[in-house]
Amino acid sequence: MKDGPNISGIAALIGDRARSEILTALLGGQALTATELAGVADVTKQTASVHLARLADAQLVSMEKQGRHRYFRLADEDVAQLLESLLGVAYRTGALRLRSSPRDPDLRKARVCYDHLAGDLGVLAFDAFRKRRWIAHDETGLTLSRTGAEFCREMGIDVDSARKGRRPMCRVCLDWSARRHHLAGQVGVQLLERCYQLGWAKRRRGSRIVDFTPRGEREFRQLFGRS
Amino acid sequence: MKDGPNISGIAALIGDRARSEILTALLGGQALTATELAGVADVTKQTASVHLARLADAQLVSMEKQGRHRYFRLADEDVAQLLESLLGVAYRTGALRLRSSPRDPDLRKARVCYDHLAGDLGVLAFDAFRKRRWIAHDETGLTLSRTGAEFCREMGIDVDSARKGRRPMCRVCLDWSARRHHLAGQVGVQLLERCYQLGWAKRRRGSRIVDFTPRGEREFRQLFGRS
DNA sequence: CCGATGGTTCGTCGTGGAACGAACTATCAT
DNA sequence: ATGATAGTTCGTTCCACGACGAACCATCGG
Repeated sequence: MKDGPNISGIAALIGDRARSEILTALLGGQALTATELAGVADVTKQTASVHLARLADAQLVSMEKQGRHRYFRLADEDVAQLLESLLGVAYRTGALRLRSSPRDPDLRKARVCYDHLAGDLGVLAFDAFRKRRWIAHDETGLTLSRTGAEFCREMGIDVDSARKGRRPMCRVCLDWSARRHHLAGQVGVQLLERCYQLGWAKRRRGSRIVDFTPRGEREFRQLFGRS
Repeated sequence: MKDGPNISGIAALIGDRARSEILTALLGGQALTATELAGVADVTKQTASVHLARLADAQLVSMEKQGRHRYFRLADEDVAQLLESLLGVAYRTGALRLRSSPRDPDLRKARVCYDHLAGDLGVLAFDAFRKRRWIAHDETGLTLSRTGAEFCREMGIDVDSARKGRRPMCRVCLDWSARRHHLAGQVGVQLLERCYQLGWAKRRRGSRIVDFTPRGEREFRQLFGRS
């Protein structure tokens, strides 16, 4: 017993209402300032400042100074996955918010998961990638197959420059609402980016929800839907 | 903002030293009694009892009465994955125990992850499964390929009865020490089971460590090692 | 029936830590 | 320079919650 790393510290850090609001907000992927985060957590600036210092100290978030602003974001994708994992368990065990938001259905349909697409539509796309063998295994994990790369190019994704990054091309991410996997990694990021560029979808202000236009959703479903 | 389930409750539950010890102990996969868990958490029976009640209430653990004993285990694999996820982040951010155990290397080499094999050897096996195309995708997720099923039969795993269960055959699980995936799901469980049966390995008492015999490790590496 | 052991409930105590007001530093605009 | 805004530090208050002792119920072995 008493083997391995000590998880209670990290969990306790997340286990505070204000800090969990902050982290959940940062799951949206954008960097936010200390004051903005104080707003979402509904605490004063001083309090938020202390919380953020502790989160940064534990390397759950990273901070970037920009003039008199301090921008915070999640430290990396592992932290995002941990939070999604927590969301999943919380969702299943019924630990919903007291006044569960009417936006919940929209959230389950399509939302940002750190920097890629999650929700029903994200799962739909991932299933298509899998079924059509657009993702393959290599020695280091998942990657794009040749036909997958072809598809991405047709979508207008710059595959070659994406390959250059240190980040893996494909990665799976467990979807808390659908309890299925969706696509993360470079390809996941770029795919969402293209949806924005094509005018298919837009981030809803101050939320993780991704609103698809009727036309955008039709095209998306046609692209990835079961044939 | 304020979208989705509320994670702070669950996280706070895990974020207590005693409760995190309890949960980590249950990651070993075996059901343990309340008194045993009080022992590993180093608290009195009363205290453990309240903790366990709260964990059960939140559906993180499940309880089974057996005579005057109460056996506790993790509620399901999702909870186990959440804990592994936490272990991973805690490990990377250096939140190691104050007196880090000398058994750590053994733990990283081979350990039980809920009910399947993790650690370097677990990753080694998974890589082999992947490289030799013993796992394939189907519409619901990962599954055994035909050659994979063949291999399993040679290993002495009863593939057909394993398929009958509700549980998926193959599932990936992120390994916190190796930061790679290893094999979970029915096949993962059965594989570990066979290692025990073949006398290749044994659980170390009161720990998650799996001790391979020299011969067992040699055979295992020969089976899955890079050729 | 008995004692012994496993587990829970209750009441009390003590402490860690979250919150805020106030005062402070740093950067911007003019 | 001045004020305005972003963020931090300090001191104080306050309460939630974890811990234990004691007393209780439940089940075993005889």
